[in-house]
Amino acid sequence: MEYNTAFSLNMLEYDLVTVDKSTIFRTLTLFEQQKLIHKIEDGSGSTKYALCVEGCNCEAIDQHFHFHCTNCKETFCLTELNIPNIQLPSKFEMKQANVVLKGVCANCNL
Amino acid sequence: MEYNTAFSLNMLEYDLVTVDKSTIFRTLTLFEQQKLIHKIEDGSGSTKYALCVEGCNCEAIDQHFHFHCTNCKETFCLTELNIPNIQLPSKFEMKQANVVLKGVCANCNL
DNA sequence: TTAACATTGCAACCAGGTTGCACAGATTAA
DNA sequence: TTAATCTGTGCAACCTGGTTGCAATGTTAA
Ligand SMILES: [Mn+2]
Ligand SMILES: [Mn+2]
Ligand SMILES: [Zn+2]
Ligand SMILES: [Zn+2]
Repeated sequence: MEYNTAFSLNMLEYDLVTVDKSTIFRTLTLFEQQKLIHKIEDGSGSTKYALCVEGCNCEAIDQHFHFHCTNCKETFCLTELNIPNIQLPSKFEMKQANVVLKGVCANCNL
Repeated sequence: MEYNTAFSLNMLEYDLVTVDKSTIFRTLTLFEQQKLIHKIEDGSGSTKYALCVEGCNCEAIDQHFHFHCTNCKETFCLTELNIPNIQLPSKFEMKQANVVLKGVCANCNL
């Protein structure tokens, strides 16, 4: 199977029927360390993951916006939308970001 | 006591020794509904809350950035930094946001 | 004063996430 | 080839944050 949107540990557990949750968890952790996937905290209660794409640049400082649909609960990587250059307060040094916009997605909007 | 940064249920439970967790939880839920406080998902494992300030405008579409220090684990409301107007993909309609930048805060930076 | 309602604490529960451990298969060294 | 070792996996148990039912207590209004 293949996901168009971000996926959670539980979703994987459901789809990969034969594989144990702990194994999936350890694999996700590994993939994350290798920067193959990135975590998204969308506030839905469970951590989501998404494949890193060409130029995802997760290890570097720039990252993209995400969108969580409060209707269908899907979480999208808006890979086109990079977070703009922010003027942080003095001495604050940004390393990563977790940027999630929420609302209604195109599928759910009429 | 008073917090300069965002606080969690557990922090409140620790500080408000005499009050039960469930009571604090229900109060937080109530305050959130009344838009007195807002939730922040900073990815630290526990939901943080912060007081809504004059013009916080949490019910409306605009909201501010947050900063989570990966060193001291504090989460700051950057109330000055409103999220910019984003050109979302067609039909996507934004209602709220959870925007958390991560890195090292001023206190921890040298 | 009494009945109705609201607030609280306690304990139990739930879900997502995480870990220890033992076992089996694969890998490597003798 | 055989023995020793390493690796991947499942299972079960655990942890933590969050949430709820219920009974006891406190508050308000007739
Ligand atoms: Mn993403
Ligand atoms: Mn805030
Ligand atoms: Zn949707
Ligand atoms: Zn700090």
